[in-house]
Amino acid sequence: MRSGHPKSHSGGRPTAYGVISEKLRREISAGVYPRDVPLPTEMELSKEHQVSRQTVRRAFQDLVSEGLVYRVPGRGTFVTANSGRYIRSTGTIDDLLSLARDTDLDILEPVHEVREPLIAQRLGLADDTVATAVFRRIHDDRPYCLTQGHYPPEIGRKLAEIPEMRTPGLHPRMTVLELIPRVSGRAIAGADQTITATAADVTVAAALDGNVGDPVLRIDRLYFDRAGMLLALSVNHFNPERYAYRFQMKASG
Amino acid sequence: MRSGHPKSHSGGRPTAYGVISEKLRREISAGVYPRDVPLPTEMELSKEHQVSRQTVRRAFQDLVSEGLVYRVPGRGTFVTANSGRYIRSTGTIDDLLSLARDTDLDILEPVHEVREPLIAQRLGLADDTVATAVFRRIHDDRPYCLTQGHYPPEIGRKLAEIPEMRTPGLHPRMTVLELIPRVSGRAIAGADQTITATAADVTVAAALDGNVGDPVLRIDRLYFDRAGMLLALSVNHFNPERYAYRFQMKASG
DNA sequence: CAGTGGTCTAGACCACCCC
DNA sequence: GGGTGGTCTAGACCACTGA
Repeated sequence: MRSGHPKSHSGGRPTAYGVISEKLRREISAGVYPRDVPLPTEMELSKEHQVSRQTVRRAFQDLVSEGLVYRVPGRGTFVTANSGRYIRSTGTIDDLLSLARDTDLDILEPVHEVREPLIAQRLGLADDTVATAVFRRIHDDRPYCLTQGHYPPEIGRKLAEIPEMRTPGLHPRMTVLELIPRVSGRAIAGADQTITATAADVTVAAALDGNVGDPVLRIDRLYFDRAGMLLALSVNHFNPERYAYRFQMKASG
Repeated sequence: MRSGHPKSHSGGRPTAYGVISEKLRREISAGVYPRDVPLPTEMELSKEHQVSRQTVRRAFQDLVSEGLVYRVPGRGTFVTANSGRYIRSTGTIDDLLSLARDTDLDILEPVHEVREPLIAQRLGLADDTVATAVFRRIHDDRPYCLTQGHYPPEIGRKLAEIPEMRTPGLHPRMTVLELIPRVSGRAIAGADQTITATAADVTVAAALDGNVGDPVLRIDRLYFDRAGMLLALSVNHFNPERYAYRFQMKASG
């Protein structure tokens, strides 16, 4: 579930503030701090962990940005209601991945190069050629999403070197999204999303066990790395009877 | 466009880090830092503004979390591609509001109380009674969104005291969302969203100039304050030919 | 090697809240 | 008035980058 929270990116020594925020996360989800019961103060944690107050503040920063707690000057730090009990999908790519890991990948068309000027343009490519793959995601033996994945040819060629990506058919617990960093050497930093509704065409209806004309949820995602380089464009069609997109929106950036 | 960025919540003295981050935002959007040209280092800004390095770091924190820049240890700080030229909708409630301010509100049903056990439950109310209003959003004289707004009775009664909310018909540049904090005394901290696609029923089709059975985008938003108290539930139906929901997703929380 | 950002310390002053 | 979180300082050490 949790990926690499104690800010110690797999291998590095854990940071002091990561240790503190992780301890507080555990206590929060264990229900140690009911409503109106403040968390320990900065001073208390500072003494308890033998660190400076600034380090404790750094730990609280993370908890606030995750929406787990809120802080009131003069009063204290409090757990956000429901944060202990319910799932908090904040709409990050990590969330997408952890959901996808419970599903299976059904490759309909392995990676191949095609000439698609419009797609190439959206990927910021000079040439018309893009690498494309078509696949479905399966949950409980039922397909709920049809995806066309488009990639820069450079990335596409490396994807094609992966045996599973050349093999049509079912690949349990596999996600293309986590292959991108592996083959490109670039970590995904975010994605621009465009969400709309359309009517299912023949292809979509067939792939998702629906009928032509049924409403489907369409989500386009344009992935980029931290420098803004475009890594992939995925066009997803969801069967709304089997999937709803849920996430949490914050008040401001 | 920008709301209250220089962390000086309307009236308070501007903070040092807010001044610095705001200056950098202006320079970034003016294109002062092309790709591969690093922003000033922490040391440079620290000397230039006569502040400590930690204060400069605090300024950079905001820019990073907004996705405007990324930082590489040992190399420097760089502008994210496209961040100067394109709109960055990060999917916050502030973004929702600034978009809605360019549209008009058409009230179909003023606030009134109804018994809706399911809605009341979603709002976490003990009683069955909720306050409800129905309205459309209009852009370029064309309705693109039909909304059922549901509120706790306490908030609904105060909403009903506002003259515009009692008057059916067109109210230019008005948003219900910004009334909520005014009448409830509670700032909206976030919302849980559920997005799906449905077929238009008679009501939705009539309100959005569509036909029965047309695909529509449905977005449910459950708003809460920082303490997790539920403030409103809005059920929105969008005409997909006139609206697509766009926002940016980050890699992790 | 000098320079970068990442972490951390041990102080300080302030506005605000609650008693 | 004592305690809270918000801001800020002036140092320090580290891992990592690039020339």
